[in-house]
Amino acid sequence: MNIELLLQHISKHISLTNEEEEILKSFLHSKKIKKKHFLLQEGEVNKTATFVTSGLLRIYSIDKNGFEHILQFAPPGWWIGDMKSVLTQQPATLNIDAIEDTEIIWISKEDLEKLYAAVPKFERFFRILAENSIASHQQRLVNNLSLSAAERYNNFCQLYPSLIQNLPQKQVASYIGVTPEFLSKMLSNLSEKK
Amino acid sequence: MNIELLLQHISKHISLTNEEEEILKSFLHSKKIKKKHFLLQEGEVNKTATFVTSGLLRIYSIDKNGFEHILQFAPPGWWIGDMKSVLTQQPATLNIDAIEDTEIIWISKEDLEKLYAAVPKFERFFRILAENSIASHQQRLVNNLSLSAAERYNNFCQLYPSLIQNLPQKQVASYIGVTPEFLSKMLSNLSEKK
DNA sequence: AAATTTTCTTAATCTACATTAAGTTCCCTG
DNA sequence: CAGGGAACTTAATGTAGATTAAGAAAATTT
Repeated sequence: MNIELLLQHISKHISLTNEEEEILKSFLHSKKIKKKHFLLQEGEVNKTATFVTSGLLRIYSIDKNGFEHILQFAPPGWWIGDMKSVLTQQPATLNIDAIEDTEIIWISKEDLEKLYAAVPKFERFFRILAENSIASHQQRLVNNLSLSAAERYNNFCQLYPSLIQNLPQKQVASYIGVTPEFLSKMLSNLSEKK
Repeated sequence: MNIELLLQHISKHISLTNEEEEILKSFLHSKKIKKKHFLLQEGEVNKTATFVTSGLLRIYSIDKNGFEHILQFAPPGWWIGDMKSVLTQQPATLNIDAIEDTEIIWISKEDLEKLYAAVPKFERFFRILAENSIASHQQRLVNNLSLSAAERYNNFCQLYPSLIQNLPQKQVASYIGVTPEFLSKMLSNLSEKK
């Protein structure tokens, strides 16, 4: 289990004693997910908090016509989950799968509550994490409501320069909310204009 | 200051001793915002957490063509803020104003940190609050990416039945992401089909 | 209650993006 | 390294929703 990235990430927001670090570790598990395999499927309950240490996950919904809509990518150092399912422990409406071979660290919902009880600092950590996530969601919403497809694409490239290298174009299309055909046309227009 | 609604809201997630309640109260302020007046304008720093006790606020961005895009309404019992500005203490890109005469309870960012130090339970409270907000944002994103305007409208009506009564149609249009003209047309089509 | 502003409606025209349908290139995997 | 499915491209056609423009209705202000 590559716990270094997680500890580093945590230390940006709270500092842990050795003892607290040990308590944390006692609750953690790791798991590998092969490319194209699922971490969570619509209908299952999302019972864990998930932190990516290597590879790449995506979380997406499938609409009534079978089209996928990607809410978020999770490269190393990111958390991912169907928050409604985690909170209510009802079946998820979102899917999480691996775009590349991926390794995660996870903690069960019950153990997370135990961790909060044992080391209340983690309430703070996850509060800060959640607040940052809200800030991103607000920005994403603004972008989706006010920008054109080309502007959303440029924005994505600026925000995730390293992601854009390795991602299949159709995944980017699904994230910014256009069809792969339209994105393809858009990009060829952009490049010939230069 | 009508603090009852706030205490009631807090007690759904954590329970406070009388002493802790007093500490909380010592940090709180109240304020009235008249209809059409601003609580926060683009360019100002969002320095407080805001809880609505009566009336109705909205938070929105203004795009480069001057069009408004509403991210959220805040009726009594809701929190509202430009989270990026709150976290970074940089100028806000969002605006908050009153759709009706409104009364809020607010706490400054500094005092909130003091509150966390004095009563760590509040870290838990705001963590839970933030996590619920993420769940809503994920759902909103899914809706915006996968539903038609008519479906988003119906969804809004189901989610906020009481809001829809009092809101000007153009505000609803701005929230679901269509022009007022299109919403008007859509509604008259819907009603004549029945 | 007149005046002014804001909201809502209707209708014609326009456009960003979707859909459909090929064909092509790129990969994985055997 | 062959072949079979993904991923990407191109192009024709279709459509949800935008834009523009005007007038009507409703709400606010004086």
